[in-house]
Amino acid sequence: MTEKTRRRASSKGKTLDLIRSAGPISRVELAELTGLTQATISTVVRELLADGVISETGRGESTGGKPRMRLEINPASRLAIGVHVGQDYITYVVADLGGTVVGRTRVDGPGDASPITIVGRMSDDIESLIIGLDLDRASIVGMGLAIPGPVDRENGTVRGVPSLAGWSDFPIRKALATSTGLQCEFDNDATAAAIGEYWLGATEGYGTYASVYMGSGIGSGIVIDGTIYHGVSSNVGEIGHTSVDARGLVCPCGNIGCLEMYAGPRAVVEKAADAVANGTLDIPLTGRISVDFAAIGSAAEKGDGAARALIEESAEYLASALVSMVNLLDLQLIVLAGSAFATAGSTYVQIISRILAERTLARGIHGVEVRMSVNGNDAAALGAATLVLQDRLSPRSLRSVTFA
Amino acid sequence: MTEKTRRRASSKGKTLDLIRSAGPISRVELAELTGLTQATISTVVRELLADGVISETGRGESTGGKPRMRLEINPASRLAIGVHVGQDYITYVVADLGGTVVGRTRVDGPGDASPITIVGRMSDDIESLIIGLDLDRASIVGMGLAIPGPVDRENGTVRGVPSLAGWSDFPIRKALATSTGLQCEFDNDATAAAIGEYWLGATEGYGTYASVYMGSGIGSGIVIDGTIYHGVSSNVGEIGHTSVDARGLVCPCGNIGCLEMYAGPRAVVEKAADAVANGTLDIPLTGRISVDFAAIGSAAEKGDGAARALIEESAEYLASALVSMVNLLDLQLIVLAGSAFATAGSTYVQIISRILAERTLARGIHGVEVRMSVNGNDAAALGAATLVLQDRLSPRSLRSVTFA
DNA sequence: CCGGCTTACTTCACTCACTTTATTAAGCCG
DNA sequence: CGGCTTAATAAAGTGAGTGAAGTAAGCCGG
Repeated sequence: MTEKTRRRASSKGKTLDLIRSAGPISRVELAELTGLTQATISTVVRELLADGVISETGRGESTGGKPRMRLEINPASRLAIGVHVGQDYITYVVADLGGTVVGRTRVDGPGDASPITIVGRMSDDIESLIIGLDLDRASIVGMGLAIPGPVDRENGTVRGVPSLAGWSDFPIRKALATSTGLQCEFDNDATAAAIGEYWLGATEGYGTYASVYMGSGIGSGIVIDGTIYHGVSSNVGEIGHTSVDARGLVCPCGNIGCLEMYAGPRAVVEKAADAVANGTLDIPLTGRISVDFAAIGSAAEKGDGAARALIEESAEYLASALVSMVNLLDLQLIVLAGSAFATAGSTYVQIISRILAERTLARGIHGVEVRMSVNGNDAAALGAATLVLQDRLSPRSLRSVTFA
Repeated sequence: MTEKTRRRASSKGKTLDLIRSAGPISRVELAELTGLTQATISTVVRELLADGVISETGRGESTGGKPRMRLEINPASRLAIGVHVGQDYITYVVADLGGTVVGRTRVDGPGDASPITIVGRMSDDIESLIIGLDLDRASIVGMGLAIPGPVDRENGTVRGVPSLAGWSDFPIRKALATSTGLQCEFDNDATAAAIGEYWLGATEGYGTYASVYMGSGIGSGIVIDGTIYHGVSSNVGEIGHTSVDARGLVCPCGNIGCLEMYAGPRAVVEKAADAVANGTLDIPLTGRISVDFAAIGSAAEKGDGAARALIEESAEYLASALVSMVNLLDLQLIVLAGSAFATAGSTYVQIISRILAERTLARGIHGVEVRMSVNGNDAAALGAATLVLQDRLSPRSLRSVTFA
């Protein structure tokens, strides 16, 4: 990425975004969609062609004159590595420009190991991934890191993530960049998932939407007019700590009636444990939240009434919080991502859709679509990878413009 | 407003904003604050001087070299008329560039009159206001209209505001523009109040914040990085219809446990009526919500225990919804506006501040300021006026940039 | 099969909002 | 008063865009 790439960044990124998402497309159409003139598009496209990120792939039908040249993205021309550090696993993916996962691995989570150890392990894992897949190092534009909790993007540190206790204030971003030799972006996993969704075209047509990421906790990422919203301190989208009962349970976070206490995997598993003790539910519980939650989900999908009741309750609480969020932000699309939706996702989609259609204030004006992430279990890791692609190739959409 | 004004609009608006809010300020300081060069500021300032909206008002101290020229806004150079159509009253204000209210009137609310009648009445009222104050028509840049409920800004219509039943789909904006001969902006009252707060410098230093407007209902306006957030259909900020109890009371809006059912003026007055019936509270109730709510508020401020309990309960519920909002949007400032805060505002500020300090997720990183609007009862009308000032003079900050 | 028509794309001169560099203006201080 | 410092303006340059004219490539009708 030379100086040339950074200049004209906004139009170039916007144009590339369109070529990516609107499939094979001609210069004329690009001009119409971007609002730029054909002349400008002509030069922008020339640069993109020179960069090798797009190519001309034949001509279209003639409509009476010279036929349009079809432009398509060159997926393999740029690669990014995405890493999601979950509670139980660390997931690695290699994604190309088209959002295709070129390779992936999953290893055990960080546990109690020191951040220095983990950084070493991670760069080794990345190194073997690159070698194993025989990737062209020149095409790797960087790596992204997604973390389940608040990040300090300015300083490149994690702070106060319960599952990453020893990481507070460790300069993880810089450490990873040094040890891998790659530029390193990082963000909250829900935010990463939201960007990933955008990048993969699943949000096509919607510039404003939210992702809900349920892993061990519940987070969300908010995209406004194509720009990820970071708030004043990147502590954004904590839908898991919105109150669904002002006089309800006290959450360890200090708030009262937090959604996570009712709808989160831990809450569901705890209720399931009670039900098992009562004999109303028959599922072998292991004590590992993610495993047990998946077991409840699959029992529910198979028709176990008690299990289904638990999932439904969780979905209803989540839906309630989402109605509030939609009423506050006037959203039209919500994308569900994260491992917790892996087994019973469709039930969640169904119930949330229904409740939103019944209860949002603007329901007479527009509905709210609820979709499962197209990225499934890898949403956060893939999102992390797209963080880099987005930053390197369409900077305009990633960083919010700060006023004065 | 010739072509000249529209060009360079963004820098010019930004600069004017700074001159307005940062008081007398020199070109050098403007350059530092905007990030533009001194040369650019020089030309922008020249244009603003030519427009007559600012003037040079003496020189500052020398710091070893040529002393800086102090630039100040020329408040009287531009005026805007703001109208708030509340349930009980229609409020008119004339505001100048400095946010000073040059004149105001308040008349009875629209009641059941047809929108055409109201438009006639309103343009008459505006006309007499202009004549009564002997305003220079050339300096009036337009009028703004604030309405308690969702608006369709694209088509300039109101839709589904309970207190304005007959107004749905009536082209109120166009009608007013024609009958008054003024350009007409309009928006939700909470949003207008939020912009008003920004314009008046009360949010100084905070580009991202929310206003809570409590009149008959509870709404809010959200400003992100200096840009008002409108959502996909301007149905934004409906904090009154966020759920504070997922298994609570059914709201007429169709949602369950809406904040308004617990904390809104109507809810408080109804509880007060019960208390009066029980003999635990002794306040004469009139049946008019706004009057009765004010009476409860002033009783509470005077130390009546039962009244205070009612206000505290309302504040606690509102605070609960605000904790959720802060956790979702990572805000640093919340401004309370609207007639309902007129009597017991300080109690609300106190309770909400305390609860936010105890319960928000990011409380270790940054606190949340809670302030009463500096505009008191006129916040929405004044906000409506600033809608116009903002649009004519700092277009960049008002309209959100749409992506693609 | 050739010229005219249509449509796609490129070239080129210009604009506009800015920047960088240099110059002038205006104060202070020894 | 001349040297120093700082403020403001002037002049030339830059980069992303525009608009208008030119070129390329297909179709179509005689």
